Amino acid sequence: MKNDESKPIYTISDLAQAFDITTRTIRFYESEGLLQPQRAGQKRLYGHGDFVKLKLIVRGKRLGFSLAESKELIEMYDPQHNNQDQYQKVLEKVQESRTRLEQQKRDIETMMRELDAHEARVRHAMESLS
Amino acid sequence: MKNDESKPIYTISDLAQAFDITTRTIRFYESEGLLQPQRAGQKRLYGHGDFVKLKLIVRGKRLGFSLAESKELIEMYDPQHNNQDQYQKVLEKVQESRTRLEQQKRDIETMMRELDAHEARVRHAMESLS
DNA sequence: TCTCAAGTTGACGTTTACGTCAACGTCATA
DNA sequence: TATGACGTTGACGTAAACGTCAACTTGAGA
Repeated sequence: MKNDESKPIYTISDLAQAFDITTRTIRFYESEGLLQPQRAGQKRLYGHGDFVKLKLIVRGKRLGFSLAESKELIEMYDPQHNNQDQYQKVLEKVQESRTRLEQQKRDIETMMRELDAHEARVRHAMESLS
Repeated sequence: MKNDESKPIYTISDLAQAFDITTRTIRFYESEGLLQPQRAGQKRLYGHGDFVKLKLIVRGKRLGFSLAESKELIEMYDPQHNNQDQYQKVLEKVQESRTRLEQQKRDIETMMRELDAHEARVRHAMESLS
């Protein structure tokens, strides 16, 4: 019975500053269906839910997710959009995401090891001409 | 004194199959300066070095690296391209890469926790109407 | 010798994720 | 009242990362 989306209100430039993106980008995300802010006249007003969605989007970008993928995640988390007969599909999507993230984790560990090895090589080469 | 780039020879379609990409993509990478295969007449011939570079590129793509970034990594690993007075820069790039990967690792862990939490919510909701 | 699979080089098209610019509305305040 | 600062809606431009297509060559096998 809780009416979320109430308290903290942000302007578009608040969010732009908070996430270090442009207002143009935020409007673009809206046009792509990733955000649906309130309006006060024609001005957009963003609430906590929008803040959370944006956080998910920018984090997704750091991990190479497309906007379409982030949109899917947002919808997956959205309690409106997933009614009873979709629970199973949600669980499958959760599992897909996990699989992908695990692959990325392995990739990161491999790259880290290669970076360590390369740093060692370079340091060794530097020493051998001091 | 070791002459690398000798033994295993691949055709362009060998590599396309091995990495599940198209030959068009491989030629595109070459045109962007990421690969420089040998030629037999006008046919391209790829060696072990090219294989390794491609592996780095596709892994990079899974982590959201641009081709320009993968190219930088390839050049960083290339012993030709980094002579004495560039050692310091190489070490800085290694450190940059590490920083980025560590951020991604944190992002992954956060997302994993959120996925776990969401799965729990969904499962609970499913039970409460069995 | 024919042919067929595999490879090659342009040239052009496409999708994604925004940037840029113009033209306009709307407040708060000097 | 006018002058910014901030916001809005199109319309168009752009860079990256390929895909698609056409027109051609080349080598191995029937």
